[in-house]
Amino acid sequence: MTADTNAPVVNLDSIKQACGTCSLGALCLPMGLDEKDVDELGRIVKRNRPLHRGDHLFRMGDPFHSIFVVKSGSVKSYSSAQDGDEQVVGFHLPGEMLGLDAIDRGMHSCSAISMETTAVCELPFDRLEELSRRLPSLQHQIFRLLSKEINREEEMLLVLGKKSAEERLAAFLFSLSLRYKRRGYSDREFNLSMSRQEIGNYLGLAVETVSRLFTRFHEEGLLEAQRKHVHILDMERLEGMVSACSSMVNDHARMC
Amino acid sequence: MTADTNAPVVNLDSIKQACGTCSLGALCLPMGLDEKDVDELGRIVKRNRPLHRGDHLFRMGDPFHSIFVVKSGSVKSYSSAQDGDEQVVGFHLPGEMLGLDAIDRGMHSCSAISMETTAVCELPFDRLEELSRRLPSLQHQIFRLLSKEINREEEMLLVLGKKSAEERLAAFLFSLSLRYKRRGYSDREFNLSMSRQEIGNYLGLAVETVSRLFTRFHEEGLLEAQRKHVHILDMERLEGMVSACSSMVNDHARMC
DNA sequence: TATGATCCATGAGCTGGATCAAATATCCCG
DNA sequence: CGGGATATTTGATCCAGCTCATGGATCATA
Repeated sequence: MTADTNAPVVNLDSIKQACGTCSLGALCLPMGLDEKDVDELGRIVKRNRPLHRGDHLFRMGDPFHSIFVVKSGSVKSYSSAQDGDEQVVGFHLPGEMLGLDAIDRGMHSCSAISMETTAVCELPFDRLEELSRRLPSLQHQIFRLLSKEINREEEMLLVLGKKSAEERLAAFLFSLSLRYKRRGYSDREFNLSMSRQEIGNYLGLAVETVSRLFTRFHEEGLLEAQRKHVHILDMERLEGMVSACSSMVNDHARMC
Repeated sequence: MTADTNAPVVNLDSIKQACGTCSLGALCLPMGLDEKDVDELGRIVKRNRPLHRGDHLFRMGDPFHSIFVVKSGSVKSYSSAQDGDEQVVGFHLPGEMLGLDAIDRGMHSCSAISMETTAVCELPFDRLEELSRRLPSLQHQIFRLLSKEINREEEMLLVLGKKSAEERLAAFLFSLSLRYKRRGYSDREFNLSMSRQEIGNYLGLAVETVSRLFTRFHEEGLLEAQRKHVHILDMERLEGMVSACSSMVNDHARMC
């Protein structure tokens, strides 16, 4: 779903190609939109220059204009309370969407920061709303998308409310594995784009606990972890540790 | 938002009256819909017979047809993992909505059970979708509604991920207080419709911890609690305990 | 008014994970 | 390449909140 703002006439083939691994592809291509509709959707998408590590995509309180889809790289979204402590709300991998929580108040209720060099698509929400009135299946997809995000967070509530540290990290790694797999990457070997600190924050655990768990998982032959690089050795056992909770198997607001 | 299925012709005044304390009122009346639109919305609403304590509104896995608004009484929604343990996802007071998480998969991903005698409005979602294509402000409101639910759960993530037992219970009570106040009830004195067990489950705490906290809050002069009846004595201090986290101040998917 | 059944309160440990402290390891940038 | 900043690991200790156990309230149904 790439549309250069300097090139109003969009070539359909190039859209399809660019959207191959993108959740927008799942939104617009297989969902009963005809080529004209796809083209229309393609027209409203803005492509921005890539973000570097540490760049903010938006900050809490910023006025809301668009939702975003990660095309490559990864983004962390986090909210901060008055007392200063932060909660990582999610990690967004390629094909995943963010900014949905800003629709309600018309401003972003969390911040989003790039964890590495990252490219995103920007979808101006007013245009998307307008277009979705004319394209019933698009409207339905957006409803589903929002609903999916609610589901994902409900599952996360179960993890934070009920699960042990071990189960949390297992669920987290299994979730990542699944999300990479769905996008055609290896589900057994990948690089974490987030630090132990950020994982701990996300899972409601101290850094030290996360570190110790990685060591223990390693000792138990569950995986090999060198710094950011993770190699899952025993997927069955990992899944077993998770299956207790079906959680976190959903992407961030993926379309299908 | 009452519409007897036996009376297709809806009287506008009676709708307005019935919707006075209902989030749908906030949805359809002040949001730029004219009387005709309000009437149209009124027509699609089904009123069901009241639920008794313990009746399920829907169960996890049930096919999704409608979203619901609590008119009176209260509803608990909870999800259960394979291993049997349950997580209370939310408590729904009059004017609050539930069922939004079912849109995505076309089936309910959590169960909803009445905690007392409860009346609900039922909104068939396909009709709502169709109507919202013709009424832009309705479409926008539904997007906002879904987004608000995402926000509410993000705040809850912060509570479960970062806050102490004391802060969690304080935030919970403050949230209830605020929600009652907004609906014109007393914000200082109300009856809990949920047990200590259910509060504990919701907040990720053991029953005993909840019970001890009530006792401590009582000793500290923060509140009086006799069983289900709660009387908040020092709202400022309660708010102070919460303000660290702005959390849980949002309703379940309230419209405005 | 019994008779369970359920809920709530409270005491006494126990423990999973937090916190504190310190030793590497890795990265970044001049 | 060097040196400071940052991330990770590991060890030692502590404690908030869990678990277990008990007894008292409250409620429902006969």
